[in-house]
Amino acid sequence: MLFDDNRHIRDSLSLMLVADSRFKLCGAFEDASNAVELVSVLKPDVVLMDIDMPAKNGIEAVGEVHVAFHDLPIIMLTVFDDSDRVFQSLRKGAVGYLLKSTPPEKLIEALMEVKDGGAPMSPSVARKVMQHFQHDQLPEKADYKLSPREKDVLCLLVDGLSYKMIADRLDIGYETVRSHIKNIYVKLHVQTMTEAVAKTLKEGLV
Amino acid sequence: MLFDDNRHIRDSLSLMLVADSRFKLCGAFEDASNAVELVSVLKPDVVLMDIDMPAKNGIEAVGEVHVAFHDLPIIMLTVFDDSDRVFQSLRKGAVGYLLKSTPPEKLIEALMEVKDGGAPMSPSVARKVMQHFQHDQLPEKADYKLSPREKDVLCLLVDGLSYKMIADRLDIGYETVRSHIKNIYVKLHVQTMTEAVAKTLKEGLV
DNA sequence: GAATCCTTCCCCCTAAATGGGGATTCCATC
DNA sequence: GATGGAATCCCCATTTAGGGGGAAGGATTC
Repeated sequence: MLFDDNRHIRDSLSLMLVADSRFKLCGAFEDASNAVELVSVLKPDVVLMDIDMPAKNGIEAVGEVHVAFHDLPIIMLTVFDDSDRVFQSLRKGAVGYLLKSTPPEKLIEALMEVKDGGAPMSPSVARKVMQHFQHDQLPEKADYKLSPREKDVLCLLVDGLSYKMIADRLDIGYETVRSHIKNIYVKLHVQTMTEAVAKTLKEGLV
Repeated sequence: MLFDDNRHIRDSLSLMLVADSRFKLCGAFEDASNAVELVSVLKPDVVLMDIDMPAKNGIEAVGEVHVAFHDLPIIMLTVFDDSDRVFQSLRKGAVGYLLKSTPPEKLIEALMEVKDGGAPMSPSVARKVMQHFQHDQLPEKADYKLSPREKDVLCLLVDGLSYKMIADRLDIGYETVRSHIKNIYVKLHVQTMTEAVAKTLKEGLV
């Protein structure tokens, strides 16, 4: 099944699909307003979805169809490759993201790939997705040079334990915990437990 | 350039690459221990990296090479497609992830794709990556039904402010802040500031 | 008009955290 | 064998946080 408001594109895609015996076209629609009903009636195996359509945005449509038909693979097919639209689409449940510049044979390949549990993406989109992971965790965490013991204490602090509970857990004295925490505060440039916990979690220190 | 401890695979990949005039093989090594030096001397355009190697783990090697040569694309080539190894590799800076079951023509295609700024992935890997995005934001964050004012207070708490500072900032009384925080604690099922901050940050509440 | 929730504020009291000192032992490094 | 860091513990003091209540005005909902 196919959603695209541009008649030319709709027609050429339809042609391509009916020409290939491996596919059967359920329908090609210019409007995703009632995408969910159409899907529930026509029961497609795959959906190709444009983004910029008059009545209803393709990204929203993906969201609605995805919650209703969780296992139905939806591939975005659009001219946009900005990060916002890519990630929004994926979050809403799209399983692939192709640009309209994709050559027909690649598109066919992508449809077969989805059937086999793949997730076709145009190269530039795939690269964006990959880079997302690097920015995700790699932001080189500043090293505050905490000693091993200080890290132990900080971990338990983050878990919400009090000084006393930390002392019990680590089998050391209350005053020792205090010493460690004092040192942690100096090293992290903070003054309170909450600041220490926030800094630790935000920067992924432990 | 190619790292793989299995001689058979090294040889067959090497053969494939030297047979194709579009490629030039810098070297095929069974050990990634000194990957960084090798790269700095041989200056490859792309690296293919196995994961399970005796001396040094391929994932670590990727990390080292990536920090030293930030723009050099590295493709993992391995038998493993478990989420852990996939995501670890990507975080360390790999730009592609192929399984060894990839047919030779697909592998060639992947190498060309990387050259053009793509990010080749085997279908099952791509699907994992996509699903990560859905689990990423969709995990319906438990709604603790905090009132707007309570969210204000919680935000400032997370910023490390004390009751008194929050009162000043919101221009309300100290006891009011206390009331809000008491209510927040009940709603979040916590007893201390640190627990509240940790829960807030871990679950992305504010 | 009663019930409910949000927001605001108050009191009493205890427990916990913080800041300022200082001390000891052990261990590695120079 | 001296220096320095890590880990352990101690005492002083004040501030802050937390648990237990209660109350009043306003908005919304039923």
